[in-house]
Amino acid sequence: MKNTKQRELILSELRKLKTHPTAEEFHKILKKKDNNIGLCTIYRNLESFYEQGLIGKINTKPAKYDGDLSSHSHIRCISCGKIHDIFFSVPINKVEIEKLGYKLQGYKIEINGLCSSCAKTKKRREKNV
Amino acid sequence: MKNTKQRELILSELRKLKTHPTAEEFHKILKKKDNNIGLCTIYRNLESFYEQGLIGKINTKPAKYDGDLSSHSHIRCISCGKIHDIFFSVPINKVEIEKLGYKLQGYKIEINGLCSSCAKTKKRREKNV
DNA sequence: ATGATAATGAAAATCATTTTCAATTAGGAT
DNA sequence: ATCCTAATTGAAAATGATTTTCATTATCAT
Repeated sequence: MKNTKQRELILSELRKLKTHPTAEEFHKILKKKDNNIGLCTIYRNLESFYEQGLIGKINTKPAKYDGDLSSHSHIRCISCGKIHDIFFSVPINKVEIEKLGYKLQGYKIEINGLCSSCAKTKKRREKNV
Repeated sequence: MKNTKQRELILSELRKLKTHPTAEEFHKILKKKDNNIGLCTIYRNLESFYEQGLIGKINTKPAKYDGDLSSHSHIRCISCGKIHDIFFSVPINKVEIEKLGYKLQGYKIEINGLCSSCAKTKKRREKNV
């Protein structure tokens, strides 16, 4: 694997963010630093970083990426799709997993709720929760 | 909402399954009972049942649907994508959620691991974990 | 510096899902 | 039971996100 400036930019800039951008949102952000960077390069590298376990990925549609690997979960507003970090630990029962013959690799908790601003202005529910 | 035979078929047949079919897999199954049923009808109704909270949905790509609403989680093989039910409870900290101003609606735990048969025959990792 | 190899960006392709739309059907009113 | 209306269906086209292809460019070990 080669160390390109795009790859470095993608990883370092994602790590600076406290938000969880989609590939397209992130593309807009990165264009400010490298106006020529392509959206597919971003997709490619985000996926590759995710597969290497260097960043997190949230299963929304479009997917959102997370530069923060510290152990935390996300709560997602079922109305506006906004995502907040939420910190708590969950005891995963390894025994149960091993009984099924699986080797645990990792887990994600996705919590859905209604955020306060959407609770006021009742909007219709977003898709792909 | 009208009670069509397609709608009834979709819900009753999904509830009979112990597996978690994708819309397309489910379409093949249902064609045996109603050869004319369309894939988009299946998509439409599965989504609608899911939004009504009548069935479960697993965030894979393609999505998988689950007729079993009893409280359980899924473990997914990172290599072949197979999904097993896994039963254990997780204490979700409501206080933390309310502190952020959210009203809890539900949560899912997605566990990733390597199943025993893939552990033997090392295959490449599937996407969209 | 050179060459081999991998990564890039643009465009096209793909895949899952959703929308459109004309035809059909369900279910209440008659 | 028949009629009427609105909702649902299936087929096809459209969409949106992501991935692939491919010619060009950049990286890095030598």
